[in-house]
Amino acid sequence: MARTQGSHSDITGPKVREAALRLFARHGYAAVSMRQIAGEVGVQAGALYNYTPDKQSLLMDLMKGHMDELIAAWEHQSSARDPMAALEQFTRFHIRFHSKRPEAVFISYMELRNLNPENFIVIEALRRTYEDVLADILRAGVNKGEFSVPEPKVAAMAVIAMLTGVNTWYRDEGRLSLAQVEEIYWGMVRKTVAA
Amino acid sequence: MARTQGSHSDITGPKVREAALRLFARHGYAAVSMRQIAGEVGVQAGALYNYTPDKQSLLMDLMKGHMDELIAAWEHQSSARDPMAALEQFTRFHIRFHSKRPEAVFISYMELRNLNPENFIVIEALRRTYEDVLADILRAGVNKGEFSVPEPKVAAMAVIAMLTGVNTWYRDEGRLSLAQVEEIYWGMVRKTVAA
DNA sequence: GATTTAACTGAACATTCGTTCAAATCAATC
DNA sequence: GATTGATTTGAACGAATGTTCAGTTAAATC
Repeated sequence: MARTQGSHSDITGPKVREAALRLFARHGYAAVSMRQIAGEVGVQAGALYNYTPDKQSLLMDLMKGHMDELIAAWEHQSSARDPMAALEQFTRFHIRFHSKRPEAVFISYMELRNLNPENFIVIEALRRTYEDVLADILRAGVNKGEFSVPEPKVAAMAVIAMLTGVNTWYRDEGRLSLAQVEEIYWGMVRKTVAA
Repeated sequence: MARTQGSHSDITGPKVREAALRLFARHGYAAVSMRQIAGEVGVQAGALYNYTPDKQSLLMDLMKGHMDELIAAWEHQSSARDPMAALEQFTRFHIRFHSKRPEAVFISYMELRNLNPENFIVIEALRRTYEDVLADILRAGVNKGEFSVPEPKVAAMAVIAMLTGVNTWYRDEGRLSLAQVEEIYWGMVRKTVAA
């Protein structure tokens, strides 16, 4: 049994996913060929099939990996506190997490329609789980009289859309720092749901 | 010169654009073949080239058509009034206009990366024009002391993202009517920029 | 009813696609 | 240094891609 540690697959495997992430984000899943991915990795197309059973699984792994990371990261840093503090934490977390992985975010929003039906169901469920995190925060705030939102789930969708929108224009080299962006958005979110 | 009026092209031309709109929205530009479009129209693939010079132009026509319509529709119904009334008008207009053409909206947001460079520039300019409509309303409101937003352009992006997000979940058959959705979002937008 | 020409067919074009697989390669173990 | 097995190559597969075009069809004009 040769090469069980530090083998090439430890290098090539991640490189395949990174190349797929970059190319899918830039050109779209359907527009990227396995040969393009292989080219970025520095390997022939056939070698990719040591790391993924097919192209669809490659997409699914990227999307599921992103959603799992998102939910795990939130659960890890989320500390139970009052609704206002939880909302601020969620707002800042969402902006920071999403701005750090624009490619994965892009793919996860754009390539849903290229998932086969069973994969689609899985990703949709994860997305709903994340949306419900915010909806629950809003409901708690309404119960406490701190927030005023007629439809918590709708408000959650609105806030998430607003926050995710940062990715469409924010650039690290831009005029505003991420910390400034966080402040601006937290100000808007707070007012949006204010009682 | 036979068949200059009421010819088949008056029927087939629109059918081609409708089929392309539906299929591009459902499966994505890159995933849709000219033969699929032709199949929906009830014609062979070659016949499509009587109505578009190539696939790229078909996409560009749909996107430019949508953006032109959007801007023209706003300019047509926009009546110069105070910032608060203008913001309410913009909010309701955006939700109504976008909810009526979900496929064109979807394509215009998702297929930007499939435009060739010169087409991309055109669409981006139109999008900026529309964003600036809202940014100008916000600036006017700030000057009048009615709104409080530290960064009008950022706030405009946030509000547009929030409003466009309606399309991701709103369904005509759903629990909430479009009029109710309008009310909920106007309430949130008003608070978001409130002084 | 002959003529005209817009509209469309159907086949072909050179490429490219995702995927498979026998053979070659190469690094770690014995 | 021979052996082993993970890793990769390179060619091949059938199917599908966007686009072209000579030829056919059919509707409006004369």
